Amino acid sequence: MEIPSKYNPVEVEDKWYKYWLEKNYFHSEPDDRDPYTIVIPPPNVTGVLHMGHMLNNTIQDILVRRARMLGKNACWVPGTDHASIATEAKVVNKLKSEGIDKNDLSRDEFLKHAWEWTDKHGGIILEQLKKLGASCDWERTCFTMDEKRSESVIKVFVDLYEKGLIYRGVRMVNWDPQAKTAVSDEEVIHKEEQSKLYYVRYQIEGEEDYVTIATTRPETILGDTAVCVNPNDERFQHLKGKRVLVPLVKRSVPVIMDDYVDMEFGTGCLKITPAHDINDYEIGMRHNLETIDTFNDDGTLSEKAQLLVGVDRFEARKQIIPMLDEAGNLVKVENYTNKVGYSERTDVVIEPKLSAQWFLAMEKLAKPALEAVESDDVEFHPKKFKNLYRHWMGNVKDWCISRQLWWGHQIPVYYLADGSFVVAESADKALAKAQEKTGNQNLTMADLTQDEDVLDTWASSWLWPISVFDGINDPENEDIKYYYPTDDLVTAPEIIFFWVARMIIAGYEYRQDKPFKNVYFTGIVRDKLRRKMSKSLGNSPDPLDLIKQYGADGVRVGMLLCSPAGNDLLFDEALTEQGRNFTAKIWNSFRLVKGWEVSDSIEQPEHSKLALEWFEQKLSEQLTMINDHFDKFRISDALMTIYTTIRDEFSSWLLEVVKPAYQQPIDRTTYEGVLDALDKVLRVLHPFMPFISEEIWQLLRERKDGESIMISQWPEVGEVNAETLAGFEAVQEAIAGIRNVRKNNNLAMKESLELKIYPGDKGYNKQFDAVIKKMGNLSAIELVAEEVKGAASFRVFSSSFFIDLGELIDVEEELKKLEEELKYTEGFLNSVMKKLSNERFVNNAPDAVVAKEKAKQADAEAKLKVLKEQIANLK
RNA sequence: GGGCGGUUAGCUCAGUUGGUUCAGAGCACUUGGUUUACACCCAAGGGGUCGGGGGUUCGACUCCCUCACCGCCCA
Repeated sequence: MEIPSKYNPVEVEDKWYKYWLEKNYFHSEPDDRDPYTIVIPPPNVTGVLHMGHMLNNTIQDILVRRARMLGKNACWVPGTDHASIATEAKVVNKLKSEGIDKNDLSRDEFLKHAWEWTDKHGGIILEQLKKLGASCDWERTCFTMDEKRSESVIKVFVDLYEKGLIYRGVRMVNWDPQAKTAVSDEEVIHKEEQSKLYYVRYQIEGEEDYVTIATTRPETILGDTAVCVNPNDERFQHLKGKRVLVPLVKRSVPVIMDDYVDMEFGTGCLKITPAHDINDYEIGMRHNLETIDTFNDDGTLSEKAQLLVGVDRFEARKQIIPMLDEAGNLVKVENYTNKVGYSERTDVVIEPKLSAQWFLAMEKLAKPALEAVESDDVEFHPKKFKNLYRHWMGNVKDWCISRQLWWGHQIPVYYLADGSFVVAESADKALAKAQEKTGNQNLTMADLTQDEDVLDTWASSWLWPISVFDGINDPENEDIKYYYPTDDLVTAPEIIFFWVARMIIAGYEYRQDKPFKNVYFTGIVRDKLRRKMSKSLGNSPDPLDLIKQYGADGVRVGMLLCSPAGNDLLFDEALTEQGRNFTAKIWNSFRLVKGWEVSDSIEQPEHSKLALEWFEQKLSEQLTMINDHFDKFRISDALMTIYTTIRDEFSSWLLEVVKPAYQQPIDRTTYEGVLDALDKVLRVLHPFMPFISEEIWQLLRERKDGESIMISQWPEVGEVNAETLAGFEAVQEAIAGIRNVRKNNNLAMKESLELKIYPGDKGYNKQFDAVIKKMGNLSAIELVAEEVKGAASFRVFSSSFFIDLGELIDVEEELKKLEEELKYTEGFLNSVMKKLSNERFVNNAPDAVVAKEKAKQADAEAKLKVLKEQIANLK
């Protein structure tokens, strides 16, 4: 069999992904094994694969692949979400570029375009995930607007309405004047900005006197319906019961008193615009103020403003200043830093606006969801996110679920001519309800008008863990009963409220159970300079290019190497390079093994037998650590452990020990032993690097059609003998010692040496002598009864090792080395003795700790003795 | 303004219930190396008063207080 000297990831990865698909290994059906389920955080249909997806899906794939190898029935459900605002914006823009105005289209016509767009672009990201190696059950792919998911959303709306949890209300909402829709609090991003604070004076009605207010938004003056001061403010007592005139429009409004006003801020006097500021709105409610909505939906000034009608709000701000100045109302302008809310989707400034919207009452629903996380029934990794969650859930506000858009699930509310309405899952049912409600059997569909608005996208994705198994429509079906609750959710902390919290809420409301057992929060992918990766900055590499360049395995490793759990990760292409280098390392180890000629006629050398025995235990020890890392969701630590195991323990130690001499064959027993070891190592590696592990595993031994490492078993932890491991560590130190002696004396590896060992007080274990002999290229190992004079030396524990070099040894140099060791050991012993002579330590510390200190004392004393003898010998 | 998290080697981070001279890993760096798998490599090595101060303790990177700085969330 020809094994290429260079590993070619592109070819190999395509080949095996195709093979896995052909064999249908990703697909899951309920059976009598334990399920292991992950639902993908659905990427939205406007998206293309970015580094965040790479990280997120790499982690999911690792978890799923390992679970599969642990014998679980693993099911990873993929899908996408429809992203109401983002998609609608894209479609509107696309139409615009074709000269079509959305306003000229009917709802149905627009939706046709939107579906076309979705069909064309919606699946791109899932196709890209395949390049990464994602082992999703593609047969189960879902979309938040496909038939079953849509039905679920509508059904839930009706149900929540009937439970009295959904209500319609006129509230202050976050209005996006570009998308012309309300958005939720979570979709508003506050940015600090340099702006101006304008001081404007209002004339007191019937007097020549003025009162001065400060505002950052002078254009809203036109909607003012009061001026407010703090009732405790001495300065303004004379204003009580008076009225002032709003500048320019000369409207007479009352002066009111409210504790809300901060006496220290500005002039201590506040203008009140209930229609355009959330706080003003609340004050307005308390004082029964009139509300004057001076803005149109697109952010221009409305007729009600009287002035500047049709002018955009920012332009209006510019224009109103000279107007105020001219009218003698402008007092001064100061620079001011404040926070301004921007729409997450369109990046325009959010306008607080009164509007009629649908809300979901959250308080009652949130309770079980909060408790679930408090009690770790749903466990967050890392734990610190519990605090954040508690804080949000404890102060949860009602959720504005309506959006003034077309793309999405149209709200199943049907209005009658008199403004009353019915809520039903379909138009037919609505009609029946309406007939019943009105007692008028002659009502027809034409008498009903469905609400124009759609539901917030999160109102469909919060059902995701249930709806992908159709558990809303058909709560007793086999899939939902088998796969729910799912096991792990992997997502970004930025959507902890948008999505995670709401899924937990929906889980308890509709399944009386959590949606998942663990939530693993990944970091945010940033560049080396800690900037968030974004298209506009152009600082994000194209993941598919990276895969082409370094291989999917290399990229997966690169992602993980920089992703400590829960911290942001600073992505650097150099890490991907490290990942690729690692694939080369593994490939070369494999080539070495496969390149050996195997002989049945030679005996297994002692050193090979010992090394294989040691490695088996070493691997078990490492595997225990890896399993533990997995249990704690320390995925990058798990990777680092297998990384060093392969590079150091397997390649640098095991292979170097068993490696036959040049052009010599290897004995059959050792060869098979090495293949077994590599087989195990590959299986542990597989979740991290699925492709190269499969390629090598397939070449390692003859495999039948239908065999694959991805459906093989995760290795069992075998017995570990601490003495063997400690013994081998001593061997490694001894070999390092020999290498040092060679290096310091310019002795080539080819020259074989004689090693003499003086066991010292604690004795010497010769179990691994054969290994030392091979690795050190020694002609003999001899135990001696006393120190060897004039030889190069080093110590491992309390034994001394000597290599006689004739006259070559530099006594001064050797003495210096020994003195240093002596000094260190004395210092060490000192610190131990200090503790042991402290009565309070001996009395208070646990016995085990004291015993340990005593053992340290004995070891140090033995070593000191050896060192002193040796120094005496040299002198 | 309120809350949360962080500060450990040049960089990114571990450090599990206080207990080995315990200060660690990876990368980067330095030195040496054409040993017949691999320079996408091997071997060896340097580097940190664990943010400052105080306290508890026989013993503190670890617990408490305080200050400084950074980040995030909410208002």
